[in-house]
Amino acid sequence: MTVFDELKERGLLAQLTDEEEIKELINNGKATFYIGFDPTADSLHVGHFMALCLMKRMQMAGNKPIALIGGGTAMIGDPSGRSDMRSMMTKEQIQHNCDCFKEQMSKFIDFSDGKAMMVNNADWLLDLNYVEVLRDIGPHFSVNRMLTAECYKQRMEKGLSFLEFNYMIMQSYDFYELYRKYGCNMQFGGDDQWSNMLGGTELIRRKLGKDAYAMTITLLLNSEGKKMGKTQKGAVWLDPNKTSPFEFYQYWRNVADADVLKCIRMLTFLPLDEIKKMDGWEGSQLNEAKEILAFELTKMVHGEEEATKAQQSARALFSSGNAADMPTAELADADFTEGEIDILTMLVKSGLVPSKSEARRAVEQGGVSVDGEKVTDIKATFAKDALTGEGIVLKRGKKNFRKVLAQ
RNA sequence: GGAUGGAUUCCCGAGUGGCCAAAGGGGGCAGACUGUAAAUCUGUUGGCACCGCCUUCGAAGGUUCGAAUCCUUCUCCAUCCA
Repeated sequence: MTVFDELKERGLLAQLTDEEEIKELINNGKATFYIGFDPTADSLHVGHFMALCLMKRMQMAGNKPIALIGGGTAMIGDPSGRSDMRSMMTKEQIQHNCDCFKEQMSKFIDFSDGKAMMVNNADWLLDLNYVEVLRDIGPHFSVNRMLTAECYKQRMEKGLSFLEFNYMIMQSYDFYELYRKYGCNMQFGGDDQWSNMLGGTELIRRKLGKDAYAMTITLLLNSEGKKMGKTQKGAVWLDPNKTSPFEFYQYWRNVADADVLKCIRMLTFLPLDEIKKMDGWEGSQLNEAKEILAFELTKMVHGEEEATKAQQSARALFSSGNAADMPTAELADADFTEGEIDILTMLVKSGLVPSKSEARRAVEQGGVSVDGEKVTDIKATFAKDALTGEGIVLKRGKKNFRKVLAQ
C-alpha cells in the first residue's frame, strides 16, 4: 500500500491543493515538506503528535521532512480558531520553548545524515526590513481576499488586531523562503491552517512562477466536536513531567466509545487490516479497543516499559484497587499532629483535592475511600504508624488514586 | 481625538442600598446506573477553626448604620463618528 493510500485510508487527509500531483510526489519520495510548530508552550502536546506521526510516515516513504519551529511567528500569534487575542510571549520564553521542542522532536524523527531538518523561522523573520517586505511581498496579498479567509472570519466579529492579521503573511513567507533555500515543495498542517498555507503556495507561484503544494490533516475532534487532547486541566502533554505516562495512558483509556476507532486509525501505527477487525466491535468489547489504543500511544510516546507499567497499574487499580506503581504522596512529620492525621488534611496534602472544603464535600458525598473502605466521617483520623511501609491507597472518586506514605 | 454602551464567581448571564457567597444555564466534581464509555437521574460547585467567621462582583478612593448596587478618579473592552 502506498503512503498516500494509507494516509487516506486512515482518514488523515483533509484538504489538498492538487491530489494527483501530491500523490505522485509523496509516493515516490520526491517531496520535501515542512510542518510548522508554534512554540507556545514548553512541551509538545497531542495535537503536535499527529503531525509528528505524519512526518514519520512520510519519512519512511523516503520523503524529506523539515520541522519548522515558529520562533519568529510565535512573536505574533496565530489568530486561527481563537476568539481572543493571544497573550504575548517574551523572547526568552519563546527561545526556551523552541529548545524544548527540539529535544522532544528528535525522539520521534530521525535527523541524522540529513534525512530531516529542523529550522527556526526566527532566523529569517526577525531580520526582515519592514519597508522591503512591504514592497516585496505586500503587492501579492489582497486584503479583500485575506478577509474572506475562514481563519479571519470569526475574528471579524470579535476584533482582529493588525498584529495578528500579519500571521498569514509571515507563514506564507516561511514557505516561500523554504522553497528557495531547500526546495521545499509541500506544506502540511492542521486543517485550521488551510488558508495560511494557501497563502504560501500563492506567494511562491506569484514570486517564482513555481508550483508548491499544501495538504492538511484532519483535526482530531471527539464526537462532541471538541479538539481531543485537552482536559479540564489543560493539554495532554508529551513531556512526562507535565503529564505522567500513567495520566497519559488514562486519558486514552477513557475516550468515548464513538472515538476509539477513529483514534486508533489516526494515531497508531497498527496495520490497517488489524484495525478493520476491530470495526465490528461493540459494547464491552470496545473497552478492549480502548486499552489497545492507550497502550499503543503510551508506548510510542514514553516507551514500551512505561506503557506496560501504566497498563499494569491501571488494571490493578481498577480491579483490586491496589497497584505497585501509582502516583505517590509522601507526608512529612509536620503534617501529623500527635502522630495522627485527619482525613481532610490527608486529602489535601496528597494533592487529591485543592482545598479542605472540597475534601469535606468529597467525604460527605461518599466519594472517598481508604484501602477500599469508604470513609464517611469527616473527622476520621489515621495514625502515622498505619502509613509506614506499604502505606495506604487513598481514593477520591472512581479514578483518582494516590498511595500515601509517611516519610 | 469625540459619542455611547459595558466589565459580576471556571464560562455565559441575572442582580440597581440590607432578605447576596450573589438567580438561571453551561462546565467541573461526587453519588446511583454501567464497561474506567455515553445517556439519564441526584447532590454539589469561594475559603476556613463550617449551625459561626473571613475574602469576592474591573482598580483605587468616598457617601452610608449597611454597597455588586450610589458618587469620584483610573484601567481595559465593544460599537459608531473622525
